[in-house]
Amino acid sequence: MKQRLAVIDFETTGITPGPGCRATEIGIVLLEDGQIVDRYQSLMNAGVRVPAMIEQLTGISNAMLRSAPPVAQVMREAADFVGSTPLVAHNASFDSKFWDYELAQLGRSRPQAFACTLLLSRRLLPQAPDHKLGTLTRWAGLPATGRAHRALADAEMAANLLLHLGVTLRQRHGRGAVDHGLLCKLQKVPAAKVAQYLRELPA
DNA sequence: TGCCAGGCCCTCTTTAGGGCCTT
Repeated sequence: MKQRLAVIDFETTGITPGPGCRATEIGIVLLEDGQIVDRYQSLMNAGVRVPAMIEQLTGISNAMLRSAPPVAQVMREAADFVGSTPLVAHNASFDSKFWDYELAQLGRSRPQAFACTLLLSRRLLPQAPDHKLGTLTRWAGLPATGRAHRALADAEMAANLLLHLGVTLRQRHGRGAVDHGLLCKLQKVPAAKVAQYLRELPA
């Protein structure tokens, strides 16, 4: 059976989802057995203004969103694209809040768990200078994927980081990497106890 | 008007505080 994972990234108008703070763009990368096999990306218009600071950060302007498809249409397509495929994001506590909020506007809910490349990289790459997605990408020598802080480029960066974490797991601990269940368990293990946890995993 | 997150992790900790990370 093929191991599929959906790596997602949102651009938004702020930090906490709500009536005045919505998603503006989503990028999704589908991985199958360690290869990118499909992508989804769209801007979305939720009828909220993009603050100047966010426009500067992402390059996503109010003018771009005026001509973007409605948020409900985009989120329906995104949710259908992902289906029940296990999810991954960098700092998943952020993207999962927006994923859940936007799905709730459609009367839908999320059936699957999120794995988090931020939590995993803190455990498996503690020697990195920091654990920002861009820093980890440069530090690990991973490919440039486009403009940072655009959804598909960031989702591809996170996907490449996930694959790198898999290589790290195999090299250092003799464990296969992209088993979503293992990743979800590993990201909850206290950082100081990760080595012990991996040693004690059944072969 | 003024306010503005929250989970994780470390340590000069646990009766707490502050930095990290996402936009």
